[in-house]
Amino acid sequence: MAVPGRVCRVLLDSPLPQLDRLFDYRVPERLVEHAQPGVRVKVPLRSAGRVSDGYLIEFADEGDYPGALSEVEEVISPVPVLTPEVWALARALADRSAGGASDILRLAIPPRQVRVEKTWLAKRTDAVPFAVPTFVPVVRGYPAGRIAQLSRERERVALQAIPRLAELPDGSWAGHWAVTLAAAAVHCIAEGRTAILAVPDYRDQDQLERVLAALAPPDLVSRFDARQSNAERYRSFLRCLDGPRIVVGNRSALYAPATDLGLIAIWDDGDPLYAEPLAPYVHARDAALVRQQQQGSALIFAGHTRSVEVQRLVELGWLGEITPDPLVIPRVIPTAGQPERGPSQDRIPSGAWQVAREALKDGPVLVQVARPGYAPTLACRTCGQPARCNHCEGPLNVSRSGAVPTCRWCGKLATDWICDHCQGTELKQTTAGSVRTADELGRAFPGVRIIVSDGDHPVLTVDSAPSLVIATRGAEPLPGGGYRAVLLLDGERMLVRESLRVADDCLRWWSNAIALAAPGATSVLVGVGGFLAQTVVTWQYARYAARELPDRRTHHLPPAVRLASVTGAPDAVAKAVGGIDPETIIDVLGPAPTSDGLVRSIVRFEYAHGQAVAEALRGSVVRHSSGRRRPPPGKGGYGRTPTLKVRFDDPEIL
DNA sequence: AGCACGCCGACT
DNA sequence: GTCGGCGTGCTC
Repeated sequence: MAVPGRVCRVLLDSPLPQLDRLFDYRVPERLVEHAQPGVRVKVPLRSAGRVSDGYLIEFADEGDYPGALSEVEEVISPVPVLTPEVWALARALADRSAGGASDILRLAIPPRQVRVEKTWLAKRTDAVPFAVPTFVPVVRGYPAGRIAQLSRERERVALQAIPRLAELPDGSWAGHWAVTLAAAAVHCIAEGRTAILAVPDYRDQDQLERVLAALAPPDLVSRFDARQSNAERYRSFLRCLDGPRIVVGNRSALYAPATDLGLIAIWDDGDPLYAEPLAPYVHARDAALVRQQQQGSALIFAGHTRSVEVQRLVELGWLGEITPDPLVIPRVIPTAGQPERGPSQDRIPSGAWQVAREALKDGPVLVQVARPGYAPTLACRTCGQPARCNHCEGPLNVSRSGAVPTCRWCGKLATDWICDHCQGTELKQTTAGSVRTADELGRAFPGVRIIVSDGDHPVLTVDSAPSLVIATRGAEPLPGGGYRAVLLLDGERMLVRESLRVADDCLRWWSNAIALAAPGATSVLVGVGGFLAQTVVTWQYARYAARELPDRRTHHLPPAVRLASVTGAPDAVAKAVGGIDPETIIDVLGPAPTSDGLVRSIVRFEYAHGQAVAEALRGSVVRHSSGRRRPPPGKGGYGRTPTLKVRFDDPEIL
């Protein structure tokens, strides 16, 4: 006789592919009170004494499993940390990427903090309903009511941000995009639903949080970011279980246990920080798309540029478009082909000098450079070959004027350097970094305040007084009132990187810097011409993406097609690739050897066959994982047989 | 991952 | 006859 509620299914918290399914357990009488779907449990596995953590997923009818059931050993905590929505999301994302659901849950559910949980449980008994914001902001610059209706109408849109800064009530400044997204979130929460706002890094997060501080009560906002301690993280997480909130965070915010999700917004989805580095490597954009589909929320991809991925969704009709009305087009002058003769001979054209000199009378001027340091790259003076460390072959660089060249990998000083190619002993500096640019500009503009900001030493804000701000791309300080001019110096050098995405990345770096300019200010894009320069000047990034997409389609490149890379021992990779129905794939690239003695094949396939490819590869991973054994001891080689790794849609692969 | 089951060589 | 090698498979 089935006793309802006495048998439950549990997902084990294990990275082993063969354990990625539900196991049935009996719930003993003593645990009935706290056993409910979503709680963490301890369950025995195979032999008494061995226990595994897991999540109670659901109650089940007895008899689904023919063998004898073990009993749940312990309910770790009565808090149902795995909500049904997040479970559905984890399962779908894992299946889609040939990974395990528990790997996704490790991203979605922070480690338990007993004290935090106790405090939360105690407060919860006398919880007061959230105060819904009474002031609902109006965002100007878009068609009337357009931003307000997004969450109400459950719209899915690609939203073009307004390239301006906005002054906040506390006197600080933020990108207009942050005002737009915060307003959409406030409308959503005013309707009683949760909004998730995702940003790439803490600098964008700070802007969004400052805007929200002006628009919504502070206890309505939950943060998720990489700087949080485990305790803070768990506190934010638990508060999401209380009721509708505005969740602001990095890519992990997409997994927040949102109560009644009404909106997902992603700012600047082309930023590489949205690519999850942990298996199964689910991109935040994909997590957002799957979650939106499951929960029927509104969905916003906002940016100055438009990623080719989003363009694809627009052309499919999956996303609508919202553009500013009236259009705001910053003033940008490209200088490719202009005679370059300024005080710094080859880098800064005279026109740019004049723009900077003029603008410095009014306020801060931004100079964007590609690399930090003084001379980020060095070469042999005799033969011109790039200089490599004599110890480890790492690249050499000079961090400050007059400093001894050092290796970026091993840190050794290159005092008695000898060229590998021609035995030359003299180095020359081939490029200028932010510090050298600052030195040069400091000499050219004596008496002007110089500020250097890069990834290692970021400066977050600058005031509106005149100053020259030299920043590496992505590390530009937020200027009060906006930069009076923006010089984008190293466009040419940024574009030489060997990647399918260079142009997309450059457009993002440039447009995000230009968007920091004051109204009417001039930006100078140095050394870039052609369609890219035209794209920036006309501010028509959707047109760029629309032209890029068919190109990718003809060459079978993402995002027109999907990719799966399979890495492992040659025979295992061959078997896994051979296990995919050839009808479902376009072609296979490789196998090519990787740096660690394994091989990698890349499978290309259409979106429609994603499920078939993922299922086939998942099968191979499971079989490989349960069948592999240690090689004969004593004989060196690897400590163990290499695992078979599958990664879908790696943005850096081509 | 662990751990048990299972089928072939040296031992009391 | 059996003790134990580690190849193979399973974990509710």
